[in-house]
This record gives sequence, C-alpha cells and structure tokens, in this order.
Amino acid sequence: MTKRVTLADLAEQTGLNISTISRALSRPDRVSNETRRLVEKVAAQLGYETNVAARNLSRGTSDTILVLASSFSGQAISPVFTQTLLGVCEEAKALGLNVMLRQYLGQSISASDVMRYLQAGVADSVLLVASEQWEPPVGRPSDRGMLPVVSIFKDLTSAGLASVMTQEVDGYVAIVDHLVERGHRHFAFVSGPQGIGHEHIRYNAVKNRLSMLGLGQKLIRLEGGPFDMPSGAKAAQTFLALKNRPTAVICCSDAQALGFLHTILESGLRVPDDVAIAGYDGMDYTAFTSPALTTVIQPMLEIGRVAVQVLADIRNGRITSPRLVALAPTFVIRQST
Amino acid sequence: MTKRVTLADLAEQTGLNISTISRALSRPDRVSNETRRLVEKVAAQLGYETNVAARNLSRGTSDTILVLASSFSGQAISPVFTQTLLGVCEEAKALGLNVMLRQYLGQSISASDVMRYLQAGVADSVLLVASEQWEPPVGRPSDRGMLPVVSIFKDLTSAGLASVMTQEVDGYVAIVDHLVERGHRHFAFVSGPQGIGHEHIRYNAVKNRLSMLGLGQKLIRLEGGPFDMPSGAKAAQTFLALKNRPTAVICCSDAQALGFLHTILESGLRVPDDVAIAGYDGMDYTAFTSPALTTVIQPMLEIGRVAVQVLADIRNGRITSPRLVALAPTFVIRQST
DNA sequence: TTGTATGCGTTATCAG
DNA sequence: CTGATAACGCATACAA
Repeated sequence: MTKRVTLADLAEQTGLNISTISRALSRPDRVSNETRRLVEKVAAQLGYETNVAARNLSRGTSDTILVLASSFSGQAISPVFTQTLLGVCEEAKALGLNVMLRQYLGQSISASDVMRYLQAGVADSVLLVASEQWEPPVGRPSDRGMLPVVSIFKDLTSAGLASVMTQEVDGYVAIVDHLVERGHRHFAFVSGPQGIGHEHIRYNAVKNRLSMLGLGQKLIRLEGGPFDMPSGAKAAQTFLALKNRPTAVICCSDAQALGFLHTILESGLRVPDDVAIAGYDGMDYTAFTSPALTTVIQPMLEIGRVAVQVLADIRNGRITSPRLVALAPTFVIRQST
Repeated sequence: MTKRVTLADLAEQTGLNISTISRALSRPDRVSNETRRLVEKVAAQLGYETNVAARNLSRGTSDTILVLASSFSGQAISPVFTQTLLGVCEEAKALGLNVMLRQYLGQSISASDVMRYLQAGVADSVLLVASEQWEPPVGRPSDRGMLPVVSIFKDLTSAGLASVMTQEVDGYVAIVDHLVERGHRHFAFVSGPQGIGHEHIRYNAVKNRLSMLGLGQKLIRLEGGPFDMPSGAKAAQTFLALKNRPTAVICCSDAQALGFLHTILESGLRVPDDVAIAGYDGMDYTAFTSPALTTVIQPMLEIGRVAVQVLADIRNGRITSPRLVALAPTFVIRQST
C-alpha cells in the first residue's frame, strides 16, 4: 500500500498545526484565505484524502443510508426497484451521502435488526423497501424525535414510520374508469401474494370503484401469488377454465399482466377483443409487447429521490412526525385494452 | 438518542479490563470460558453493538465492497444488473462484507476516482460494473500485489484487472449454429452502442462463426445504439426498409430483440416465419413475449457471486495476477426462431 | 485566525 | 489468560 497521507503529514509539510489543517479542509471559511490556499495546494500535491472511518468516529455519524430490500422468496430484487434505487443513489449523491445495500429474505424486517445497524453506526438512516411489517422497537419509548427510518412502497405510518409510495388508489381508479368506458361490465382482478399490503389496497380500490359505479358484484378475484410472470400465467389458466369469463382483467403488476397476456394469446383468444388486460408498474417492456399493455406508471425514480429527502428532513429535524407521501402515478392506455 | 453502549461500559459492569472485553468479543477463543460467557451475557443485557467506525479506524479496513455501476446516459441501472447485484449482496453477506452502491454517469470510471475511494477508506475493494475503460493509476508502479478491483461484464484483464463475465462467444456461436441449422443463410446483427466492448466481441463472434461456415458475406450489421427497446425498434425500421432482407436477426440484448420483434410484428411480418429473432441476456420477459424469444441466458447471479469471491481472493492474497473468469451461458430456443 | 488538548470506540502490542 | 497503554486519523471546545 502506498502509505496513506494524513492530516499530520499536511501539518508537517506546511508547518501549520494539525487542527488548522483539519479546519482548512472541513471549514474553509473559518481560516484565512492564505492558509486555506496553502493547505488545499499541499493536500492536492500529496493526494490527501480524508479517512472516513476517522471522520465518522469523531463526528459520530456515518453519512450513509442503508437500503434494506426484501427479496421475496429467494428471488432477485424486483426490476421494479432498479429505477427507485437509481433515484436513491442520485439524491444521496446530491446530499453527499453513501448508499449501502442489503437484501433480506422474506417480507418483514425486524425493527431490532434495524436498531442494531443504527447503533453500530453502519448507517445513520434506513430505507425500508417494500417491507410488510414494522413493530416499533420496544425499549425505546419514543424518546424524542422520529427514527431515521422511512418505508417505501408500503404505508407504515401507522407504525410510526414516514412512508413514500404511489397513490395507488388513483391508478386503479383510472384503470377501472377506462375499462368501464370501453364498455366492460365484468371484471377479474389478478391478486398479488397473500398477505401483502398492496394487495388489499389495490383490490379494494378496484372493488370500491366498481361498487360506486354499480358494478360491485361483477368482480371476481383470481389468486395470483408472486408479482411475477409465471403467477400471471397461472391466473390465466384459472381464468380460461371459467364458464362465464369476465371481459376485462386487472393485474397487480405488469409482470403478471405479461404472463396473463401470453397465456391468453396462446389459448387463441384475442386481446383486447375477447379479453382486455391492464397491468400496473410501468415496466419498460409494456410498451413493446404485442399488443402493448395498458398500465399505470409508478414514479419509481421520484419515489427514491423523495424518500431520501424525507430521510434527510427527519435527520435535520424538519420532519418530526410520521407522514405518508403519495406520489401521483401516470395512467397510460395502450392496445391491450 | 439512547446513549450508546461501549466496551468501556461492559468493562465497568464486569469489572474486567476493556481490552479483555474486546478480546472476548472478537476472539472468543483467546479468553477463558468463564469470562467469555460473562462478557457475552452482559453485552447482550446492555445491548452492546460494536461501533464500526471505531473498528474500521483501528483495523484500517472497512470490510465493504464498493459497487460502481455505470448508468448509461442518465438511464437507470439496467434491469440486467439486478440479478447480479443480488448475487453480490448474497456473497458479500456470506463473507461478512458490506455493499456500497454508487452510480456513475457515462461509460468509463476514472482509475483515480477509484483510488480515491480506496484511500479514503470508503471501501477496501471495488466492483466495476460494465465499465468500458480502466487506465491503471499512474503514481502506482504496480507496487506489490493487485489492486482490489474487479471488473464485471467487461474483460479488463489487459488493463491489469481481474474480470468476470459471460463466455460471450459461446452464446453467439450457439445462436448462429441454431439459426443455420434452421436453414437461415442471410443474417442481420443488431449492434449495441458505439465503442462498447461487448459490441465487438459479440459481432465478431457472429461474424467469425459465419465465416467458418462459409457464410461470412451473408451478414449485415444494423446500428442499434443503446441496449434498450427503442433502439431495437429503430433498428427494425432500418431493417424493414431494406430491399433484400435477411431472414434471421441476432440482437445484442433482449431489450433490443423485444423492440425489434414488436416493430416487425406491427409491420405485418411474421416471426419466425418471415424473420427469426434472437436476443441475448435472458431477461425474464423473453419467455412470455409472443412469440417467446430465443435467447442466451447470462449467469447473472453467479457472476455477482464469483466477482465477490475473486475480490476476496485478491485481498487475501490467493489471487495475485489478472485473470478472466468467463462463465458459461445457457442457450434457450423458443418460438421466435 | 491559529494552536493545544482531548475525545471518539476499538484493536493490537507488550508486559505481567 | 488478563491488564495497561499506545495507536488509528480526525474534529472540536477552549485557550491564546
């Protein structure tokens, strides 16, 4: 290893005191122009780079966000999250923060694990991605301020966490209205995994909207399972076996919609003539399937960005109580409906 | 904040010396069973969690891998990488390492930036994801040992970096052989972005194989651009305008293949009857397009895993010279050919 | 503005 | 096997 350059080296080189060097580098305004320039010059010359471990230890922070992403049943992070992850990285960079990534299995992360990370100083704030549950840590009777933890894709405000996600109801209402306008009167909803929050919100959004339109009884529910393509394909099999088939199918995800579409087309039925299919998420491939899929685009990138901002606001005390930030989705009509 | 528990607290509680506490926790075998149990008990009671900043500072390491992912022209991390990222996370967890993620714009990351991260102690090893270039740092005349940097998806061994990627030639040879066997004698290759390494490797793999089969003159090249769907669609437009059209199209990515497929179908041509289309990557949607796409599945997860292992082996001195680890892909024939 | 002294929490060295 | 003590590199309250 090339011997690392430390503040002490700069101090020796410049003849200044180490604390002056430190100040010149971290608070340029608290030092004379002269010394600032000198220090900067020598620092550049010697290739000084401030040691983060030392800085973190001294300041008691780590300036890093820990992203905890659930990987459902051994699967990969959903491609749905890549955009969000990008948003997180971009915003973090803008705020001078690091992003640490950790996957966890299953659907819920234990609060105590999170507290552990926080206490160990691995990170000083945490982003929960699609975590289903959150039981507030016990030994911590809400002592002053919120935890620097925010949930994305899942509303956990009731558990005391700021949350940011898509305004899901809006999206599904748009789908329903569109389908009704197209003349459909008989619907199927392809559900997500059992016990997942989105699930309820989304199904209820559809159900309620249809009820409001007097079509509450014309909705059946097909158990989908995971948000992936095979699960959509499986639901389509069930669908095809129905004696009295709905004419419009609303899926919990684009992946399911694609799987459903594929199976329907293979059966010889036509989309959208025999069956209209709508997805949800806004994956890029939906614009290129044949027929292209009608879907609701979630503002993935923005969700990542906003989540980081909320985190920052919690840390600097501008946010002091749980809140839900629900971002508007974009409904896009394509050939599948 | 709940006052953090430190080794000093445990020392006070147990009456033992702080160094003994440290040892009991980090080297349980170097203390008596008695004290080990005592320390463990008290640590659990007080909820002790070792401060990573302090540990890192003292040990001079960070136990974290920095993943540098290029995001082409403001786009998101390719969904292609999600699997790989999962592999990285899994293996890192198994080795007790952290994963830090950072995106960088453009296609090449400067070696000096990487050295900066390393020197700052942000991470002690780096994973370059699809980085096009690497100019070895200048001020560092290969002083003892390799840099703890590995490249994935791009062979940078010539620049002195261990690299892990897919055996790309094998994949394209398989595609060519398959298409020839299906009776095709006239081919198009939809290229990737200009100046990207994959590009050359892949095109040459196709070209060489065809030459070997006496069909070297029967290949045209369509400029694709980015590895995304619009780029495939654009190439398809060019293709459709051709007077003498090839019957088989080989794409640089599944995304391009999907875009191409979509445009071809819209034009009224039939796949695979009029045009056979093959992709590359093994994205999950390829199995659910209509027709399903023939493609080459890259071992994404494995690449991530192996990359981390290589990194670990470099650090512990088991690997001391640049090498390429090329993992075998899986060719899968579907309806599009 | 700059220098002095001390703390941050662990690990490692070296005696005992 | 355990204890005392010196790093590790930086930040900061306080004094000059």
